[in-house]
Amino acid sequence: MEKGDVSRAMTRRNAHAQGRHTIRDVAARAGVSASTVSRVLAGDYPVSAATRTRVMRAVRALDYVADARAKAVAGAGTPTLAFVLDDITGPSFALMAHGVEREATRLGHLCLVCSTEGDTEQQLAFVEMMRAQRAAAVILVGGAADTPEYRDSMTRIAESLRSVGSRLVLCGRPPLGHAAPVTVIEYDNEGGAQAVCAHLLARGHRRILLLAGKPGHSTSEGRARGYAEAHRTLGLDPDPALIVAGDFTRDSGYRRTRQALADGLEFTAVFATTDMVAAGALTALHEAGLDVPGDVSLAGYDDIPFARDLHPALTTVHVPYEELGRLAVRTALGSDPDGPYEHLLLGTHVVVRDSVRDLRASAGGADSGASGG
Amino acid sequence: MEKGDVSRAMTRRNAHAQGRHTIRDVAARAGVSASTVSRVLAGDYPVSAATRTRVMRAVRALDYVADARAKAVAGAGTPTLAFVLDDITGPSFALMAHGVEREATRLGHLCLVCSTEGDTEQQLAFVEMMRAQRAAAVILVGGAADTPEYRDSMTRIAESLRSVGSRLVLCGRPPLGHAAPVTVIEYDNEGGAQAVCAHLLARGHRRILLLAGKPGHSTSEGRARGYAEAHRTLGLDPDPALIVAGDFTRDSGYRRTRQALADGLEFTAVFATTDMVAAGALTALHEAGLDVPGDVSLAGYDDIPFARDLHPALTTVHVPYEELGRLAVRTALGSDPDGPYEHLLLGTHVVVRDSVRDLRASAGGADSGASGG
DNA sequence: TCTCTCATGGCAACCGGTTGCTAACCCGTT
DNA sequence: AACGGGTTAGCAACCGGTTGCCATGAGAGA
Repeated sequence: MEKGDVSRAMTRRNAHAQGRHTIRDVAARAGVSASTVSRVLAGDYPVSAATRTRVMRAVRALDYVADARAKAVAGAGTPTLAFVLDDITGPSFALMAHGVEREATRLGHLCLVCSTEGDTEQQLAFVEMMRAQRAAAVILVGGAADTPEYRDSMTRIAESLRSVGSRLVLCGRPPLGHAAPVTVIEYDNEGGAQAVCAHLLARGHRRILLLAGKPGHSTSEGRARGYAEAHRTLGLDPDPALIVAGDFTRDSGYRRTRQALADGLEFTAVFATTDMVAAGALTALHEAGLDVPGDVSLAGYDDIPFARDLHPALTTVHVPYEELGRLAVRTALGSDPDGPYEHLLLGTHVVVRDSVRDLRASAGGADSGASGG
Repeated sequence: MEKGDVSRAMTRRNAHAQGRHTIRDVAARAGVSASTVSRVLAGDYPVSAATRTRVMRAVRALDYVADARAKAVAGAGTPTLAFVLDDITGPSFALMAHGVEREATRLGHLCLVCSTEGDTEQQLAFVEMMRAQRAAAVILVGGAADTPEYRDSMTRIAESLRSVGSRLVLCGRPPLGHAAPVTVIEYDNEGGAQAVCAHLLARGHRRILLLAGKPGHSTSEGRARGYAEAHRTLGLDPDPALIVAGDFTRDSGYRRTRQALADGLEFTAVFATTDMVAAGALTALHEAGLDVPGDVSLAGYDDIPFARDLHPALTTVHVPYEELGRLAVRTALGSDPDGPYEHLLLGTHVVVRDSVRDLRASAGGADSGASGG
């Protein structure tokens, strides 16, 4: 017992040497009890002016800040919210992260962030940590393969989160059906792709190279469906040889375009399912000595900030990523924790810039009035 | 008293209805005490196989996860670390964030993120929150005006953080002198700028437009010093008219370049102190019908991933941003909390791509073998 | 001057964990 | 059978806060 007391005393002494003050230190210095300090700081509860002054003086003297973790345990304290994405480096992810972060701090919440590098194990591990943190909401971001395993896994996650009072928000991911306790914020992948492909088709392009994403991946599939649907609407049937799968990376776009050129594939336009992919494609086209849009037209998807600084400025589909992030936290935090669970679908729209040529107008000339923005 | 008991009981009942189990619920279900459950989960401390099995069965049955906040209060638990930046949307910030996040999770730490939008108030507010969170380290990122107020404010922050056991890390920011309890991770702004400007000067450029950042801002100043120093080394004296201040944004680069052109300023090269600025400048040059590098050469700074997808691919200065982030957490967490406080200076290097023309070689021809990567 | 009332502050229980110490038990010895 | 040693599990204190309830004291009204 004595030894225990000594070591405890040491611990506290060290803590004090470090200046790590507790609410009781403040109380002692102000000559009041800890409860009074707590109440003064909380601001509710009536406290006489004199006491308040003494307490505040002590607080300032010790530069005291209440331990947020202890507050949380006691039931006070601001909730945290967590944001899990594949890679913060991707511009569209960064935009969403920004939206989430802004809205979270506007609402006075802290924001934990994790990137999983596409690793499902990692994702599970993070969700478990967030569950331990009792985060108010966990926002999972980015497309995924919509398989039965995916749905199972997500449903399990959703339920385990609900069991500790958190909510799961799926942002730009496949929904799970009506039963799961999940908030879903999506945008219209297919609609946007259809619109931009229609734009290409309307300008006379008939052979459009589709640089798709990974097969099975929801974002990729949605955009590919839009491509197909745009053709179908016009009674056209796209050549399967023009559809080439790959990653959503710049390098993948570069390599696939080079390959397509080397294979002698014929096309008048490229629809890159991501602006990053488009950037790679553009460089490959340039390197092959082709003019864009003179020789080949190009369209992207995402409208990342850089899209207009490519040369030519990229025609693409605008996705309200930042808004998506903001909405994710707003709906997660604002709505009834026991459901009904909302499902929002945000719209997208085509941003016309300079990378698509109108084949109908001039049969020969290259630069057909493409400039400005 | 009775009423209190009733309301408490209600609270607990609600918690249970939600499935929010505590360690005592697990203990009850396993027929052991809470301490035993704690020890089984901690893994240290000898526990008989039979007991362990019973406990684990109960844990799984209830899908129990210990509350991380309570653990933290009790002195166990993994520390958190915080990352404060201006805007996660900027590619270089995103890279650093990525490095920080990767290293943090590698070390098993959670990672809080806040963006301040350049607002000093916000920054202070965040630091205070982090102090309340008892974060292991707070990493402040991005250049700042190196004024006496800045140093005061940072020193105060550093000390207040130290008083609760956290550390302050300044990443790519002005250091504070030897006394402050601060870890500093910098990179060589001036050296990189000098190198890339020397590159331009060596290729015969004598009138280089400098698109600087905000006056007083450390990053901007450092890069501007490099520009001046490169000239001085060759016994040259840059024309002050060629130095134009602004923001580190794409739009600022665009506008300033347009303006310079409209003003009839003469230059054969542009040194944009940021790749974002370079992107804007490039678009402005293109719009003016100028060929890069045929008519005007262009160099940037940061080597953001997009730099090579500009057309022409941008010659720029590579900054090891991701490494910077990684190092920030490693040094913050790895070293003695009571000092000495480390100060690292990382090197940068020029990445030569296709946006700079050699004026010495061909007097007339435009495209002098610029291609490939 | 004596209540009555209300403002104010403290006690102690509680949040959900961890951990030092000790008691109980099981086992093999002598 | 008593003893000693090593396991194993529980009690209770503790981490740093919050909050329900009650005691105290001062001012007001009678």
